Formats: sequence, structure tokens, C-alpha cells
Amino acid sequence: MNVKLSREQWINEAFTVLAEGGVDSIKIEGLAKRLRVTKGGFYWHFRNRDELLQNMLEQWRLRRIEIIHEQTRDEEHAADTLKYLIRLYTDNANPRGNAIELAVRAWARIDAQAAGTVQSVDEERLKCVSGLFEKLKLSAEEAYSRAYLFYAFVFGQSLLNDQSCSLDPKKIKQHCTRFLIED
Amino acid sequence: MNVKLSREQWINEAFTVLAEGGVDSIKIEGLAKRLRVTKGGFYWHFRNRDELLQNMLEQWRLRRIEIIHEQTRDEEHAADTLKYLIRLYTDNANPRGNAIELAVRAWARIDAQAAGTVQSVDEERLKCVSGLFEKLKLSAEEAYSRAYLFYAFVFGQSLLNDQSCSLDPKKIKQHCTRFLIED
DNA sequence: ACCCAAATATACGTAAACGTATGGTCATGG
DNA sequence: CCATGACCATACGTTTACGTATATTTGGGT
Repeated sequence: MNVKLSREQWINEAFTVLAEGGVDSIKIEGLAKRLRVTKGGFYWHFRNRDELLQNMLEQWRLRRIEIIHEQTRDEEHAADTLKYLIRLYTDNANPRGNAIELAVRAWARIDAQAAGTVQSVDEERLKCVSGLFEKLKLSAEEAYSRAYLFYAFVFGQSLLNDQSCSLDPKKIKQHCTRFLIED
Repeated sequence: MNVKLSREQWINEAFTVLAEGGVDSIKIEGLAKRLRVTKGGFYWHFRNRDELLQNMLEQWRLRRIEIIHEQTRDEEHAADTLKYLIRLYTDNANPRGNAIELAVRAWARIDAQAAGTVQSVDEERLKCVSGLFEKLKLSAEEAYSRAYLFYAFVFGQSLLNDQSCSLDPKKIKQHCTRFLIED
């Protein structure tokens, strides 16, 4: 069996648990049970729980930065790129990813290392997205503000439990998108 | 000594711990230590940990709804009221309140009861704020969308760790505010 | 001064979770 | 074909936290 792959399996399962119950719900014996093994193997791959968590953060950071670069590469059609990007989040087509995003951010509020990770990812994302807004003829400051608003909306909306309103949530989000990215 | 007051003390301390470390960090013996007593007293006031948590949610719900009504009462100067409201959050003048807000929302993602509480608070808030936007000559749907965007921004911005950008964060938020509430 | 209820202290049992130590299994390549 | 390294099982010790039982203190009313 492949070492690296199995190590990834532990990390991957940990992300799933993170998405479901937050960082505090990541228990070694719990992971082992889900993976149908005992915790014996865990301590072969990782020195301790903290090393797992650090690995998760590092992996998340690298992957997020890699992905935002892909997603904002097309600067020729900046408005469309932005709309596409906003839909990726508001569509809720990737609930696991959304849940992880929020869980990592909750984690960042109680842990300095996680905070640093989120920090650097946000930095990169804001840079990329504000680059797109600049393509829409906005000044650097305006573009950055719009990028900030963009991300605040994106994360904020997944924080709002909106199964209540009589209006169609999809329509509401379309309104917001149009408002944020007038083209 | 007053029973009710002491009960409030436990709840109040629990909110502080919630703000600092999330719901999972609320430990009975931990609270007792902070209050300079042993846990003996806790179980006189509460049947168990869960009863404390339920009480916290209920108190939070009532208080939040009470406050949003106060804060949106002045519908004659809707734009100013909205600006004032947005500043209450973005100013970071009340870090404890902000932290509690986020902690409750993180809690809501892993607990149905907390989710219900957040739900009903959001409902009320969106209703109040969209009422204000309607005063700015927006249709019901537009007003609701703007209220939705308003709150997504408010909560989203406190999720963004923005100690990185070369631009002044205060200025960025002013930009956002102006953009959200053109008057 | 004394009593009662409110509130706390102390001691205990139990469960969950971390981490360690050590031995077992199993595939593979020499 | 068996030896080695990768991975897992088992058993153990320790800590932390929950909740219960029971004794104890303390303040306010009479």
C-alpha cells in the first residue's frame, strides 16, 4: 500500500469531519473508526494530532491559492469571470467546500496558526479579484474595496440561514450579484 | 444572595468563553474556575450543560431581536439609520459582541437548535433592515436583496482577517458602506 | 440567637480522548 | 522464500470533563 496515499486518506477524512463538526470534532479515534482501522496507524503517519492539523492547514492554503489563480486567469472577460466565481459559492453546488471554508474560518478565530493561513489565502484572493475589478475601469482603491465587498458577501451569505423568506433565495442572490458586478 | 443574578453570572461567563473559544470550549469546571467557585453550584442552577446552552441561545435570541427593533426604529432617516447600523459592526467597537455573533453562527452549523435560533434572529433582522431600504424607494424584492447583501457584508467582513492590505481598512469599509447605501 | 433556603465544597464514579509501547500482519523485492 | 519496511491491533497509563451524592457554609428573616 502507498504511504503517501494513506496519509492523504487521514487528512481527507479529517477535512470531512471538519466540515461536519468543526475542528474540535476532529478526534483521532473517531477518524480511525470512520476509516475502519484503529488509531495505531495514525501515529505512524503523524507525530500527534497537532501535526495532522498543521498538515491540513498547509494543504488547504496551497490548494486554495492554486485554485484562485486558475479561477481568475481570464482577465479579458473580467465581468463574466467574476460572475462565474460568485456563482461557485452562492450556488451551493459544493457544500463540502463551503463548509470547510467556514470551519477553517471559525478555527482561525481560536488558533493563531489557522488565522495566519486564512490571512494569506485572503490576501491572495483579494489581490486576484481586485485585479479583475481593475479591468472594469476601477481605480486601485475602488477595485480593492469591491473585492473586499465581494468576498464579504460570498462568505457572509453562506453564514445566513435563509430558508425562511417568502422570496426565492436564488433570485435574491442574482439581485446581489448584479448589484455587485454591474457590467 | 440573589438566585437569578447568580444564574445570570454563569450565563454571562459562558458567553465570554463562547466568544473566546467557541461553544466546545464551554466547560463547566472551566466556568467555575473563572468564577472562583467549584462546579457544585452550577448543578444547582442548571440541570446539566445542555440546559446552560439552551438558556444562552434563548437569551441571545430575545436580546438580539429586542436590539434590532431599537436600532431600526427611526425609519424617517432610513439612510442614516442604515449607516449607523453598519458602523456598529464594522467599527469593531464591540469585539465581544462580534465574536459572540460569529461563535453562535459557527455553533449553528453543528447544532440544530442553535441553527433555529440564528434563523429566527436573521429573519427578524432582514425584515427590519429591508423595511429601511423600502423607505429608500426600493421595491420589496430589491429592498430584501439589499438587506440580504447588507447582512452578508456585515458578517462576512468580520470573517475576513484584513490586517494585510496596504490600504487603510477603515477607508475600504467606508467605500463599501457608500456603495451599499447610496443616498 | 436560630433556622431555612440558597449556594457551594468535596468526593466519587464513569467515559472519552490523547499518546506510548509493543507485538502482529502483510506485501514486495532481493 | 523470507526479510524488511509499512501499516495496524492491542493494551496501558493519564488527563479532562461530565454528572451525582452528600456534607457544608452563609445570609436574611423572625
